Amino acid sequence: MAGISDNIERLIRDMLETNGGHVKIVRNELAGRINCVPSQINYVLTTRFTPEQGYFVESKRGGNGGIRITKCRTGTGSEFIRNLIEASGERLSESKAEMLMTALVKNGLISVGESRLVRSSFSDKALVRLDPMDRQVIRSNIFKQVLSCLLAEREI
Amino acid sequence: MAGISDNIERLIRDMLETNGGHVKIVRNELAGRINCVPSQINYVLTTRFTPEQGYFVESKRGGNGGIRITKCRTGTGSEFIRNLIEASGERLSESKAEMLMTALVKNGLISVGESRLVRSSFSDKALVRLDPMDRQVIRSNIFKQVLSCLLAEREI
DNA sequence: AATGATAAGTCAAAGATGGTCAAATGTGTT
DNA sequence: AACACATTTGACCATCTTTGACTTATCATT
Repeated sequence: MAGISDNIERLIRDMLETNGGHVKIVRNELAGRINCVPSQINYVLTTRFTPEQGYFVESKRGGNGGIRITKCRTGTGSEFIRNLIEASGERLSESKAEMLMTALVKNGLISVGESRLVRSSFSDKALVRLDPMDRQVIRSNIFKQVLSCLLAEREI
Repeated sequence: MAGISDNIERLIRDMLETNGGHVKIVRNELAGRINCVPSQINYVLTTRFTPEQGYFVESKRGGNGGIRITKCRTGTGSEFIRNLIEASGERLSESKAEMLMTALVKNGLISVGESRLVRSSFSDKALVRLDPMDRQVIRSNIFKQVLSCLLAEREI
C-alpha cells in the first residue's frame, strides 16, 4: 500500500532516529538500495523534510559529496521560528524582514551581532542588482534559509 | 570518508601547524606518499590555499626545486576583511565563498554560528530561483555587503 | 653554450555526485 | 467523466574531484 515515497520517508526518519537526528546520505546509493530513480529522493526531501516540518537539508555535489539532513528540536523557540518561516510567505519587503529579525532578537533566538549580519545579507543594497519584484522573492528565500539554519543549530 | 583532496589539505595544514606556518614540499614526493597524481596537489593548492584564504604559495622548478607554502600574517582584522572584499570579485561560487568564510572564522573575525547563518544566506538553496550565472553575481554582492557590515562593526 | 635530468604548471577529459523540470501516471472528489 | 492533486520517472544540467598527457622552467654537467 505504502508508496515508494512513504518508504523513503520512513527510512530516513529511522536513520535520523537511530542517529541522533543527523544523517548523511548518498543520493544514488540510497536510490539504488530502495530501487527508485535518484530524483525521487529529492521529491521526498522537498515535500516531507522541509524547514516548516523541522528539518534542515544541505548538500554538496561532486566526488565525496552527499546530502545531510538534520532534525531540529521542537522547543518553544523552535516553534516561534517555524511560525516566522510560515509567516514570511512568498515575498518579503526589507522593512517586513527587519521587523521579523527584531522579533527574533527580542525573543533571544538570535544575537544582535548575528542579526546585523543577516540583515545586511538580504538588504536592498545586497540585492540591488535584482528587479524589485525578484528582490522580494529572493529575500524571502534567504530569510527562510537562514531561519531553518537557526532551527538546525538549536538541534539537540 | 574524506576524499583525496581533503587528505592533502589536512596534511598540509598539519605540516604548517607543526612548522610555524611555513613548509616546503616536493610535489612528486608528496604525491607519491599520498598515492595520487602530482597535479592533484596543484588542485588542492589553487582551491584551498589561496591568498584570499591567507596563504602564500611559491614554487621553483628543476633540480632542488619545490613548493613553499606560507601562512600569511594577515595584518589587522580590518585589513583582512578589506582584502577579502576586494578579492571576491564580480562572481562567487558557493564553494569558494564557503572557503572564504572558513578563513574568516579561522582568523577569529566571525564566530562559527554567525558564519553558519551567513553561509546559508548565500547558499545555492537560498538563491535557487536565480539562474546559476545571476546566482554567482548576487552571492558576491551579499558576501561583500556582509563583510562591509563586519568591517563597520569593528570600526566603531 | 648545449644537453639531459628534475621539478613544477596547465588544461581538458573523465568520473562522481546532486539538482531541476516537465511529462506520465496514479488517486481521490465533484 | 472531469478535475485536482500527489507520485513516479527520465532526460538533461551544474558542480566538484580525479587523472593524465603535454608543456615549461631550473639546475648540473659537459
